[in-house]
Amino acid sequence: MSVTIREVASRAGVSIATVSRVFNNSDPVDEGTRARVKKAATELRYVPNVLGRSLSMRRTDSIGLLLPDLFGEFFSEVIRGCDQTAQQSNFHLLVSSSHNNRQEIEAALRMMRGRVDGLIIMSPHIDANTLIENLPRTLPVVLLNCHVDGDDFDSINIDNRGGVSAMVRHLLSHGHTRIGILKGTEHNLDAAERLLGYREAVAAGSAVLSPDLEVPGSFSEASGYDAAGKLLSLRPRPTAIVASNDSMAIGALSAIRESGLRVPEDIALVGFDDIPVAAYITPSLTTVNVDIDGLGVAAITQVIHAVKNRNAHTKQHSVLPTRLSLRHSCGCTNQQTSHQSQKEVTAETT
Amino acid sequence: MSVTIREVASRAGVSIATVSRVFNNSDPVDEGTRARVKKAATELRYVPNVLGRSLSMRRTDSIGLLLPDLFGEFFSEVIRGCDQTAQQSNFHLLVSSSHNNRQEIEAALRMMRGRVDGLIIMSPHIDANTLIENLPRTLPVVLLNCHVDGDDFDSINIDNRGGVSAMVRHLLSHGHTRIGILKGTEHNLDAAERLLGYREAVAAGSAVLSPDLEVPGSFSEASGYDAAGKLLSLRPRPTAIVASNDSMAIGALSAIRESGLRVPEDIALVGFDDIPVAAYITPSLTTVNVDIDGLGVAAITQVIHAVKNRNAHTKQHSVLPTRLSLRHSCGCTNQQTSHQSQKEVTAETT
DNA sequence: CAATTTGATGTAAACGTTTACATGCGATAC
DNA sequence: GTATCGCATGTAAACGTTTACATCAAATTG
Repeated sequence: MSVTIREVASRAGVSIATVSRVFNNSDPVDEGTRARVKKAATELRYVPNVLGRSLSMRRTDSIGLLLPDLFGEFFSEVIRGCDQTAQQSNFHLLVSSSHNNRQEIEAALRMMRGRVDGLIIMSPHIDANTLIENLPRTLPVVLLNCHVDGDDFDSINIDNRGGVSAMVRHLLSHGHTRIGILKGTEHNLDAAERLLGYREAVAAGSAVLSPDLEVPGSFSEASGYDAAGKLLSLRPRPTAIVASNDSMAIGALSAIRESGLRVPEDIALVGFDDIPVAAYITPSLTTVNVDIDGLGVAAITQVIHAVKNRNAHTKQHSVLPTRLSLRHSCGCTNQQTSHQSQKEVTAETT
Repeated sequence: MSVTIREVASRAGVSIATVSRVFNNSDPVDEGTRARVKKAATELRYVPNVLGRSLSMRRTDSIGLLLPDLFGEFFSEVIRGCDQTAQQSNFHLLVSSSHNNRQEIEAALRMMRGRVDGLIIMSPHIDANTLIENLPRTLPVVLLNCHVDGDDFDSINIDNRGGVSAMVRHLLSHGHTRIGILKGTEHNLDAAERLLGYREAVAAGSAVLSPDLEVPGSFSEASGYDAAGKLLSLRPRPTAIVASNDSMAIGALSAIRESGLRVPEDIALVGFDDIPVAAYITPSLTTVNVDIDGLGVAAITQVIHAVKNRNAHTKQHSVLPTRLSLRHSCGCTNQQTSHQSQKEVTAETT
């Protein structure tokens, strides 16, 4: 079927070891024979079989990336960040997605086993035990935005809490005291942490803390639309709304407009993520900026480091900072109207 | 390091062949020994090594997906469609992205070689020769939105031309005769085809066909904003704008609003793709709907079919139809205000 | 000039599976 | 009672590499 190292060897009149040496530059080879081997190889269109190679070398030069159900722009960015960084280090990326419960995750873990030298896992449905039971101890793992205790694995988390908290403080500084929140998907770690950040800042700022002001949602435009409707029917009505992500904020904006209210004059609105479209809706959306691409870069860097150290390094837990992108929807007025502006008004959230 | 089939065999007191048989249900095995093997395997936490397995069986049970630079929601959807469909057929997905020139594509092709049983390629930078030269003839390939001649490979294309053409006819039916277009990225196949569809329908409808009405862009919100600005400064001003995708339409909307004009009263605006956010901006965006998820599903289905037929089937070229999502931005008035509406007004584009 | 090093290559044993073939044995058939 | 069958299992050869070790000639060293 496919041409093997043996055929190249016999055509070049050498042993397979020599062919291997030529392709790996692993040992000195006479220039003459090297040329003969190369010639034979190109004539036969020989490409080394990666499986044989990996089996023999006990490494695959690839990194696995386990993701939950993909939606929106977020994961595109994560994948891009990972892939580009991996390529720079001569690693390949093996992505597997759509794992929305423990069983699916376990199946994915097993299938990745043997195929990759390291693993990046982004899944709310994972716990330390599942991992330890399904993976060889020597396999480097970096957890992205997972809630896993212990020091068995590296982890990187987004500063959800700090980001929302800073945003709420910003709203408080505008004079708001009755601030509602559109919550994200239930049992989702990001959603939970953002809610915590909201409560923390609301309480610290002596604003109104009430279950009525916390309405459920699911990170989609549709759920933002619905949830905002509920907040708007409260009396007294909240004067500001925090959406758990930008998509929900966009849905909320649509609902607010239909009810005849204006943003930001009648009600302030803010989001989370800072997806590209946030700057282009009217009014432009004030939101918490996350360096999504940087998340992927950091994860790959860390896992490759672990691979090179044979996973014997001390595990690290890092938190990716966020910053505020202050635009019009919160009522800030010191904004240029042009979207071309290179320097938007931002503020560190820490 | 990792526990192998040999250790399981010796612990269960059988040969490695029997262990293999138990794990593959390939031959009858006595219930007693089967139980002993299973017990030994779980005690040792044995997981078959996929590389050895693939090497021996000459198949990997995985499909490669080659993508260009990822951005926006589009690719998330493609990947999701592919992954879910692949999983249903017990295949795994190996994604590699960020290939923006011929060299990178070739490198990716080589690296996929041996790792996958079939390949889905989505890249404008590919041609039949590159493929034929870098891939074994037996490897099934499905081309997604690529412009490749010949009958060597299966292909699936989006009906860009028909979609835009239908949309322009819709605008003509609203009475518009001076319609501008915001072009997509240069040298991009989708962009070129959409432009063709525009010209075709404009010419057929005896509307104004002029280079001034075709302004360059690059599929991003920012480029839509800029390009729209140029159209708005024309005199006479176009009364309708076709954006080459939804992101550009959103950028354009922002620019139109800043110039003090209203959509759709002063100027109609339409997009392409029908990304989720299109229904939630104000006014809701009339756009060409593409079943992105279905694209992934179709691609995987086709490539798996080819794998099972050892790539000996006759190659197919199919075109994915589009339909119009008629909302407010084009001036249609027969719209419900609620986003919850299950049945939006749609029209087949063919 | 003998001893040692160096360079170029070949041999064969891994790596962890699957599977064609062989073997042995109890049961059925006649 | 022998021939035939089928089941359960073992043996060993693939699959396509890498690499430790061996070999041998030529060059260097003293």
